[in-house]
Amino acid sequence: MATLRPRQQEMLRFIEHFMDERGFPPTVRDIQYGCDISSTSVVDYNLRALTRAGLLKRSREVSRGIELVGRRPRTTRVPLLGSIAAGQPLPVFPADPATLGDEDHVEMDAELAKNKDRLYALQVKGDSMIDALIRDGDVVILQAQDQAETGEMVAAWLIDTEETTLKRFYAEGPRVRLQPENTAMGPIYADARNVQIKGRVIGVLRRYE
Amino acid sequence: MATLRPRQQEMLRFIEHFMDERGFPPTVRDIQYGCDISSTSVVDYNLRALTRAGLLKRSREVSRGIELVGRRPRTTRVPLLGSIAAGQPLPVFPADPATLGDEDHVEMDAELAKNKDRLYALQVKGDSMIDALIRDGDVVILQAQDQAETGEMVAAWLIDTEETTLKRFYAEGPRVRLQPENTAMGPIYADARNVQIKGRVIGVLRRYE
DNA sequence: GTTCATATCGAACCGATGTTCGCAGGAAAG
DNA sequence: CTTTCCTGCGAACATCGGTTCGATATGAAC
Repeated sequence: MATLRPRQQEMLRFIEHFMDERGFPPTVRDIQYGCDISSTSVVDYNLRALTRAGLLKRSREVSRGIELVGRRPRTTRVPLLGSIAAGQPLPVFPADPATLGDEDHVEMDAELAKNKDRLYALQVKGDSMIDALIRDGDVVILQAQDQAETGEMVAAWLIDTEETTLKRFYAEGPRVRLQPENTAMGPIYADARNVQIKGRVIGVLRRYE
Repeated sequence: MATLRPRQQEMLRFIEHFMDERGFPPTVRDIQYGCDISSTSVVDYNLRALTRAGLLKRSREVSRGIELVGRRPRTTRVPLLGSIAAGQPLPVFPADPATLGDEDHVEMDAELAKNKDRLYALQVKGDSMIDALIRDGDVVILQAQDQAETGEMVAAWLIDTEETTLKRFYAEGPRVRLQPENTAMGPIYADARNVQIKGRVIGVLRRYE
């Protein structure tokens, strides 16, 4: 395979960036303006070259008919808002991400964050979810949402005791069961009106030293 | 929030399916034909409703300017080709996925499989990767590839001893280091020509009883 | 009955967009 | 030198595709 031309590399980077930002592929003219190319035919020419190189697939005669193949997963930044554990208060939610420094973010797989919004991260204190392979010190990635389905792992706010806890969520009629993943611990039962779902766990990060 | 109309649910399912298949969002007319709707204005009408409901974002005046938000992760089927461990043979690769029954597949997050091809799964024997949270009995998802970057977790085939092993890959000049994630075990050193990469680990599954 | 909101339909408008064609400069091969 | 291939350029074409508008139907509220 011939080596990739600089212009083709630039186009590839532009397409990746565009899809991250917008969620759908760019048009030929998007690429043209984004890469300072003087003609759409040049874009088409190099798009063909990239297709031959196997770096993307095209659906001809179709607007935005570009699909990237074999992408390495990239990462995205998620604000780290605090920590969470059974029996300990969670900082006011949502904390303002704008006030956070660089150190208060975590990197995560961009594929997981794709098409998701309002993500945040919390550091886990305690081993109540050890059997779900979530340990003390791990960072969980959550999607902010106020509803949950049965069996999902969620951050739940207990209104009366002002506690936040990381558990699996089970709706059981008028009450909810918050189930730890630790055989040494029993579930928490609470009135449904006393439980506010703060987010659903969509990922876990652990850093090795 | 008002409950979703059947037509809107159908449109949502169509959009999801379309994006899985094609890698980019459908046009208004794609949705029209795909859902047997008589007019594009009806599609537009219901698309606005779905936008109000927060289920998708639209870039107005832009073809295919549809982005799904908050999608529940769906799953995809990956063939389970066998097992892998240090010191034990791997079945001939690739086994023919067509000959496998339903029991020989695993379900995995479709987001992880996005834009990836030639995925397969192997069941792990032994605890050589215990510190990477991969235990005996776990299933690892691999992307078939014959090259790896330093630090990636790979399935490596040692040609002379006819063994396959799951390790982290480190290129060290003329030789390669295959590093287990278990403090009780030491690395394997091998001549680079004697090592053939079979795939890169992109996911791990564990089933709880 | 009237009124209003919801949902659908058909048609048209017009900008967006993929494709194609002729042409040109430059490098490599003859 | 000429020829050939690669790459870039500009313009034009035909269709694609998002949007809008007026009309219709249904049902709930009054």
